[in-house]
Amino acid sequence: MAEPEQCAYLCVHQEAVDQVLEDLPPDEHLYDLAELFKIFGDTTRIKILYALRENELCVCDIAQLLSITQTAVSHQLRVLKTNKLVRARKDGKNVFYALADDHVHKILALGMEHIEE
Amino acid sequence: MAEPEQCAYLCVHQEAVDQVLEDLPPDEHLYDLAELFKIFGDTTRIKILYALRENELCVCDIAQLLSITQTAVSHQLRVLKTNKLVRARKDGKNVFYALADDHVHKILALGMEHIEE
DNA sequence: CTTTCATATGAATATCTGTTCATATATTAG
DNA sequence: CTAATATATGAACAGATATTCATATGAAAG
Repeated sequence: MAEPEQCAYLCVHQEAVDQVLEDLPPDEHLYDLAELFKIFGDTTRIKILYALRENELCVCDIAQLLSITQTAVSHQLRVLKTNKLVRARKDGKNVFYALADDHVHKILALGMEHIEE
Repeated sequence: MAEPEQCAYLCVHQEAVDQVLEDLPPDEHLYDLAELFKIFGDTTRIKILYALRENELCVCDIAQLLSITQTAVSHQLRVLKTNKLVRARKDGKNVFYALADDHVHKILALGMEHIEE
């Protein structure tokens, strides 16, 4: 009701729009949510996450397993770690990576469910 | 065991790698999964999906609600529809969009859960 | 049929992002 | 210390993608 009809949207169903506006999470949350899914939205990162589903693996395990360069793996692990989807454990010259928490498992599983329908 | 050590990966933990290889979904599935998350990985699309959580809305409802142009909304709805995340219902000059199925709700909710932890 | 409104589409642009290459850091062995 | 191995990082390039602008389609009203 605070919105004058000064815009070009003449067909707006105001009641429906107003109701959505009430329940819509703050922009910042929606932005963060998109950022989260963006991390899952890359084939290399998905492969890495899937590889880490059961065991922790070191960087070159992942590189060999997925037939991608160590550098590419390192870059993507950094993204995954920054976004708290994996955690790192250092052991001598090796750094072992594992999924950060159960949310990651769940999101992967739910996504796969949707794919396979 | 079929893998000779001809590559540069000297530190590989072969048992762990072999085990992961057994359980790893086919490349095509992993690719599709990444594609799915890619759709969720955009602020505009996330906002649209969230707007459609409760009610169906027509294109210009969404445009006004989110303060983005009709064209941008249309382009993104096309992406969402192509990937079966929303469905469309035509009513006269209007086209009303709604979430395609419950998977979409679930994926949004799970993602939000992770964000808010 | 012509006009108006709602939506869709195509092309162009600007931004973002993933990989590669070269190199740096760090740890262990000799 | 020096050499070798494992990982990380920075810069540059190439490919992808979201928005904008102009315009097309399609439906209802007059």
